[in-house]
Amino acid sequence: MTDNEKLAELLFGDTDKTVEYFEEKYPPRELPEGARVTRFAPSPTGYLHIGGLFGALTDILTAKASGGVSVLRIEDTDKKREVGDGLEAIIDGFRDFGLSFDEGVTGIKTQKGAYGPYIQSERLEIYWAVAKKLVAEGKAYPCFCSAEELDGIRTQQEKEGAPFGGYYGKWAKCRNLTYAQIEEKIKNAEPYVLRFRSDGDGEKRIVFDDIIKGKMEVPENVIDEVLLKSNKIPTYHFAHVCDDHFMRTTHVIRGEEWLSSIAKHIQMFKACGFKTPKYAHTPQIMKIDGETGAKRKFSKRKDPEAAVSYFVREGYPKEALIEYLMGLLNSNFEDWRRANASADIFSFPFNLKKMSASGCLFDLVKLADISKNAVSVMSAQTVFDRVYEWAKNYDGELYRLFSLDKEKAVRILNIDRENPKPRKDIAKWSQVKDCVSYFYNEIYSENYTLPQNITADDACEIIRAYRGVFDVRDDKQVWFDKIRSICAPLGFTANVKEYKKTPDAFKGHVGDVSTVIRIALTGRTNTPDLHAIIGILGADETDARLARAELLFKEKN
RNA sequence: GGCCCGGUGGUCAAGCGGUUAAGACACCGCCCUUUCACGGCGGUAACACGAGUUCAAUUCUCGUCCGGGUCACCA
Repeated sequence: MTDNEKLAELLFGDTDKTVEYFEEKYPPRELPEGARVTRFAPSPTGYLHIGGLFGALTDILTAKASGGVSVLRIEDTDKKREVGDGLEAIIDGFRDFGLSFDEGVTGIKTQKGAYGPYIQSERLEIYWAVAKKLVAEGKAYPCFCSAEELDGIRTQQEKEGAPFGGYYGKWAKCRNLTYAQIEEKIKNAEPYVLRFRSDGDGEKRIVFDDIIKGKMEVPENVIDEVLLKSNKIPTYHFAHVCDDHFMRTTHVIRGEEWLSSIAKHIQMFKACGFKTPKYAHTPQIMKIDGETGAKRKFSKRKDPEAAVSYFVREGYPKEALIEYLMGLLNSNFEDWRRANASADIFSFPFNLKKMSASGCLFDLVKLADISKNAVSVMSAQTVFDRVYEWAKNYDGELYRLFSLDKEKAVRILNIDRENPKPRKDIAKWSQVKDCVSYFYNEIYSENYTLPQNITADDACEIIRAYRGVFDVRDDKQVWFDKIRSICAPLGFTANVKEYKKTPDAFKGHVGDVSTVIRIALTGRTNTPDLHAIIGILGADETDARLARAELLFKEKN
């Protein structure tokens, strides 16, 4: 038995399972040629981030497009940063946006798949088996340096102007401890971490291909990275290598903040005797800082819209956010969508290589546009159902109003909706209350502000004339003919073209007359079809509002 | 600071040696229209800068500048 083997026994005497055991337990997957196995691996440190949704979508799309498998794994190796309901936030986030993985964590307490468990804290025996092997082969060693000592090394390195900081070379004090020395410290129960014994050469460079960034070249890693912390829980680096090997991940898709540790990871895969997966480092989604105007990455603290729950709360239809993200992922998605209006997004031929290498700004205006289009093709009943469900959680008043008369709500939402070219005025559910407010006296706020070109006197006369002819039973044609009929006597024209030809000859045209009636009835200049509105308001309410408007316009005079 | 990534209109982006440098959103204008919308058409606006390589550079190389990331017993 070599010293290294003895050391492995000393450190991992009670881990009986071997790497071979796990190789057998998690055999290579039997998948068709070209199938990709991807994984999304968040840590439960709070809420699901917009970048997380972006990454998860990439994973799922990549797997689906290749007939592969997507996995949801939870990286909970840092108990300090962990938040109580962190896992819930992740699960809820994916549920809210209709995303699901083929394998892995499926709920707070549920998992599925043959390569589990999918929560790192439940995979300890795997990491230990690999660690034990590494120690036996002399590729890992215990380090007893305290946090203070490590700090000291760091300041010393700065003072000496070392090319880079870290645990390596002459600073790696524990690297060459003898078995006897180690045994002594272990006997004294001195705390230690397990370090990787790097064989990297800082002068040499390692070349590799990133699917998104392309060919890259970085210096080899020389640092003896921590594999297991003093509590025997693995660091991200080590867990990544073990998990993605035994889960048989073929494509590691992750944020570009990982690019800087890529040399380390490739090196570890080799040392463990595992095949290195393909890597794709995705660009980051950023935003413009409202105060400084600077481009920067989303901040959990400063940007509420960094959390996907923000979009749920605002009532953006889930498909709108997904569609927006799809466009960011592959810019040809928009063309594809135009050609395949109702196709499932997962039938989109997603291509990792088409992803942009540079970061992008999140554009709420564009999202709103996509959202309006999505809502415009929904049926009134669907819109109602979605708004109602949303209001139940986020707008008690609207929920109550809708509950009073659901049919009325659907009728309201249906105005102008069945046209071949429906109006596009709703981007998110939180706007609906304002859109329908004038149908409900409890929340209707009157506003009799007239456009510049119409005097209160004219407005008063228009309303008086209109009241004279108004009949709620009129069909749309008759209704509009009546509006036209009151134009001329008041100095307006029913013919828009005529007005444009000789604007000085009239006070305005039928559009202006309609605007006054619209203001009288709804308090705004922009609403869906007025005739339909009157139909829902009913004769009594319409007449009451007209009477009140006439009075107020008269007072204004 | 070292290392790494990136830099095409306001935003997202095609193009990757020779193009009138696509498209989408936003903005502006016009048209359509029986109101409001929808829609249609058109417009403003870009290859960060400087050297090189080349007959030719937005595309290749180098430098500069700018933006981002990373240098933990965090992921």
